[in-house]
Amino acid sequence: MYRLEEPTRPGEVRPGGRTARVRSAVLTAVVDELLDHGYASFAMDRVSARAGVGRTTLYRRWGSPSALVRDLLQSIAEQTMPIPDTGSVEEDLRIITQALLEAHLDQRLQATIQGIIAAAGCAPEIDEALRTFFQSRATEAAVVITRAVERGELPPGTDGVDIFRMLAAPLCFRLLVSREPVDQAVADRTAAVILHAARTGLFTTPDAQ
Amino acid sequence: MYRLEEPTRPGEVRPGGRTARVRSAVLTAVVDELLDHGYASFAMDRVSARAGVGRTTLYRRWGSPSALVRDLLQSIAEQTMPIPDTGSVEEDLRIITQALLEAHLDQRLQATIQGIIAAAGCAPEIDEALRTFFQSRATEAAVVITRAVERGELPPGTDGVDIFRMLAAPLCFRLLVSREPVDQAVADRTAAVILHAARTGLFTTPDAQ
DNA sequence: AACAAACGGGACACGACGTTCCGTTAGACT
DNA sequence: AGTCTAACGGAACGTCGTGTCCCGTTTGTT
Repeated sequence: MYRLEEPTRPGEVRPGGRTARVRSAVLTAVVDELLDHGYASFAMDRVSARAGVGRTTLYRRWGSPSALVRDLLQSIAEQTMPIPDTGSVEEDLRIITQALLEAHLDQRLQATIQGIIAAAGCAPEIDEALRTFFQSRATEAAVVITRAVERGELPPGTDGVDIFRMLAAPLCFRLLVSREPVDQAVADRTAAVILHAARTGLFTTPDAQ
Repeated sequence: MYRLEEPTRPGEVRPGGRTARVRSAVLTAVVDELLDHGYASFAMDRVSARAGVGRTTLYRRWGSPSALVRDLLQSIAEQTMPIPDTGSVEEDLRIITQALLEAHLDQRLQATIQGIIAAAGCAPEIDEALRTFFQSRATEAAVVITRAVERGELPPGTDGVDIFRMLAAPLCFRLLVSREPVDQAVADRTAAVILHAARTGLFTTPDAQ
C-alpha cells in the first residue's frame, strides 16, 4: 500500500561507479564466452569467472544468458551509427557498405552477431529486440536515400529501408548461412547491384509518400 | 593385429529396418525439439523421449547434439532439389525463388534452419557441413544461369553461383537477422533486382570460363 | 562519517550430461 | 525356421552448470 515506487532493479539507483564497471566487465566477458563456446554452451559460471564478478551478481542483475545477450545487443544499439552525407548516393552507400564490411571482418563482432542470432532463435525477447534494432538502424540509414531522392539522383518513392536491408543481406548471408569469407569485392558488387536497381526504379513503393 | 576391418559404427552393418526407423524417428524428434526449445537449450533427454528411443542409443549412434543436427542437415542434403528448365531465365528464377519462399514459410523448416545456424556458430563440423551444403546447392542451381547465357539471355561470364547466393540472401536475412515476415512481394522484388543486375552485366566475372 | 545499494562467497537441491553394465529385441543369413 | 549378433532399452552413477538462498563485505552517495 505504501510501496508507490517501483521495487528498483539492482543497478538503477546507483548507475555509476562500480555498477557501470561491473556491467562493462561482464559484457566483454559475455563476448569472450560467445567467442570460444558460442551461445549453445554458454555458461554463467564461466562468465562470472571471466569478468571477475560474483555469480550471484549475474543472477541478480541479469538472471539468464538471454538477458545478458539482450544487454549486449542493447550496448551495441547505444553506440550511434554515423550517417554519411557526401552529396552523392554512390559515395554514401560506399561508406555504409564499408562500415558493414569492417563489422563483418571483426572477430569479436562476428561472435557477437552469431551469439545474438542463436539466442534470438529460442528467446522471444531477443527476437523482438533484434527486430526493433534493425528497424531503427535501417530507418536511420534510409535518410541517405531520402536525400538522394530530393537531389533527383533516385526516382521518387524509393524505399530506403528496403535498400538498406538488401545491402546488408549478402554480407550477413555469407557470415551466417553460406559461411564464406567476405571481402571488398563482395561489398562493392552488392552496392553496385542495389544502386543500379534503385536507379531503375525497382525499389519504388507506389503508395509511399 | 587381426582387426583389419574398421570397428564399424552402429547402424552401418544393418542399415535397414529398425536402424532406419530409429533414425527417422530421431530426426523428426530433433526438429520438434528445435521447434520448442531451440538449439541453445537442446536436451538429449527430451529428444530420446520424443522419439520413443533409448537415451543410450542417441549417445551410441550420434554422441552429441551437434552430431544430431549435422545428421539432420545431411538428411536435407539427401533430398534432391528440382532445377527448372523452362527456356526463360525469368521463369526459371521465379520458380527457384518460389521454392525458397515456400521453404521460408514452413514452420518446421524455419526451426530447422535456425537450429542449424545456431549449431554452426559453435560446432566447426557443422560450420563446414553448412558451407559445403550451400556450395553444392548453389552450384546445382547455377546451371539455370549457364543455360541462359548459352541462349543469349544473359551476358557471357555471368556468375550463376553468386546470383543464387544473392537471391537467397534477402529471405534468409529476414528470417535470421531482421526477423521480419517474408511474403511474395519480397521474393518477387528480389528476383527482379537480381535479374536486372544480371542482364546489365553486374554479375560477370572477367576471368570466368 | 553514515547509510544503504550493490557486490562476493558458500551452500544447497535440481536437472541434464555422458558413460558403463547388462539384459532384450529384431535384422540377416543359412 | 532357427541362429547369430547388431542394435536397442533401461538402470545406475559421478560430474557439471543452474538457480536460489543466506549473510557478510565493499563502495557510491549524501
